[in-house]
Amino acid sequence: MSHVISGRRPVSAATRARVEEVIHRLGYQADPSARGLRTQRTRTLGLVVPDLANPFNAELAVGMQEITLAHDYLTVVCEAPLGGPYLPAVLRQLVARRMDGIVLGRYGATRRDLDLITGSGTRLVRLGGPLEAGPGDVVRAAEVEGMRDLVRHLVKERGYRRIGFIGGEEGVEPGGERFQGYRDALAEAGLDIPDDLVVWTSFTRDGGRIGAARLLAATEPPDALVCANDLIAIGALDTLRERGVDVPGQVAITGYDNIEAASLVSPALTTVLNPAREIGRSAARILMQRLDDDDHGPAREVVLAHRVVTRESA
Amino acid sequence: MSHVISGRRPVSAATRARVEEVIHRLGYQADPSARGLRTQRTRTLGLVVPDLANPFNAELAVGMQEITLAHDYLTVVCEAPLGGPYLPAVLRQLVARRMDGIVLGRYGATRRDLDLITGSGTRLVRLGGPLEAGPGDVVRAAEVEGMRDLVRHLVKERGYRRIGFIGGEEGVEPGGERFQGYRDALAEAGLDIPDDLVVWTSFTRDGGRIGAARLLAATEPPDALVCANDLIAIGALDTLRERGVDVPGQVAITGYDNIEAASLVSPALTTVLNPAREIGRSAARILMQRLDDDDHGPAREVVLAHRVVTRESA
DNA sequence: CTGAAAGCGCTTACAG
DNA sequence: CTGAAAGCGCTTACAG
Repeated sequence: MSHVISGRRPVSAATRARVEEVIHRLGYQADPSARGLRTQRTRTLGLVVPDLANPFNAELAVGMQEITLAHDYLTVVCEAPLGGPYLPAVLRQLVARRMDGIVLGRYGATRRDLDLITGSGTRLVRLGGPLEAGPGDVVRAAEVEGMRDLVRHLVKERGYRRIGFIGGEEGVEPGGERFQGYRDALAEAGLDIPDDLVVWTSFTRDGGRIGAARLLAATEPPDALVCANDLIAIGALDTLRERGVDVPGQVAITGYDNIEAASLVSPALTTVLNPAREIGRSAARILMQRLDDDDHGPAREVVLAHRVVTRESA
Repeated sequence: MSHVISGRRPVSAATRARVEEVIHRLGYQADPSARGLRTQRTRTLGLVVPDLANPFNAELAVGMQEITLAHDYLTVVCEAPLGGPYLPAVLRQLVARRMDGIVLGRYGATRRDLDLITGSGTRLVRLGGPLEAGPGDVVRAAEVEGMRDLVRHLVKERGYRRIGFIGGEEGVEPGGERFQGYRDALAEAGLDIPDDLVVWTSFTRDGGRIGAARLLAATEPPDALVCANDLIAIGALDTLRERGVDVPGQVAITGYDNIEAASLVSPALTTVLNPAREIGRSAARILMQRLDDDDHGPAREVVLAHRVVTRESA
């Protein structure tokens, strides 16, 4: 029977059909523990994200499941909140569970955390950061290019000239890459990047509220506010609404990520779609290819395209 | 060594300490496949939800993980969208994977689906529906009481009198339970439930838009709109904003669930907190207790308290 | 080409 | 009380 399943030995078509009929009728499925013990493979991938309630991360999980289920692999999703001792503990759990591969969400993981994974033979895909910063493959979106295209749109299609930037925590990615894209687009258009129109706060709604208040106080106020993510943009909208500033009439606002809330607020946010589901799919595909082919070749980096989503706010 | 771990045989304190030191130093963890093969247990629970991007479902997953990780169990989250052949396929996967228990989200699962799970010996917790509707235990929030308290608040604290109701798809739970709570509260206050102020649409933002438009057309329009969930309420807000109706000045609006977006819209929604994380925790606790004690006692139902969240919209 | 046996790493029933 | 052995259900290397 196992030969019919594995296809390792020639079996006549008639026999194959008969065996398959019986397998189907009895609902037979090989016991995964027995199979795992023999093959030293669990056919299971782990995904670790800082916050599952963040729709971006939920979409990563859905994308991975889509691919893994079709290949008879399972995906296990774990949440390990930022700031705290959670990440090493969760990684140890997944390694102890003999995951075949782990996809590590956007984290400031230490080299030690990463080595814990790969040292045990578990395959790794990181969702961000430079390839050379650690072991494993990398899948990420084109953050620099995404922001560059968004700001280009503001300049060329909409004619904005004094464009401010509200960042998250300074130095936390992908904030830096997004700032880079903003700078590139302005430089390209020959526009100034006035120091008093750049502010770093946090990747939250409150950060956006504070940041917008600060930029509106500039001697020559901005006509557009580019925010490092959608939550910041939603907070900036709060501040402008409070002060009776018309969006986009007086000041335009843009976000980044295209989370669900981006279309729920009013005016709906112009933003950049971050292809979370596709990132999850790609990461799963890489891991399964590496596992199925026993591929230990050089690390790979997959960069996924973005897409500017135009709505009412800019 | 296994005796130290299992605690099944007396081992001297000194030996225990020495063994534990070595275990820790080598980072030894029993191979889960070997253990599973021997014990016929995978120490893994499955959670099946219709939509992982829905924060309610994401919170269920986080709550389960919280409990299971602490007990050396793992939780596997699977998405099986409503409407389509996904649910039976996903359940078959989880049963084939020998999950010890499955938590089934709010679904219209057929009796056949449920029997597929319990027939294989897998333990089941359903997140809704009457206990007698199928095998397994049930964990759910107090939906009737939640809506009753919310509407009581509208009547007693806020003085609204003509209170309309926008439901989701008629006959789909938990819509019926929420409608029941609305009726109870009105009856209690001696208020009419005018037929022309009750409308059934769908559990979406669009449903809310359409429902609100219909209720505003009533000969004697409502002074408050009670919506069956937050998305419907957000849609209703859209319609009122479009028509220049002041919320809550002219018409109050309430939601249900307290999803993240409820606090992001403007005015922020008064709603009822649906304790998703606690529901996930309870479901995991029940399953692990049933498994650890080999408990085949009568089915249990756990009902969790709700909480009214007062914001700007009512 | 194909049948029978070994062995993956545990847990636990059994013998001493 | 404790050591040694059986056996969980697979896959695959080996013998015939």
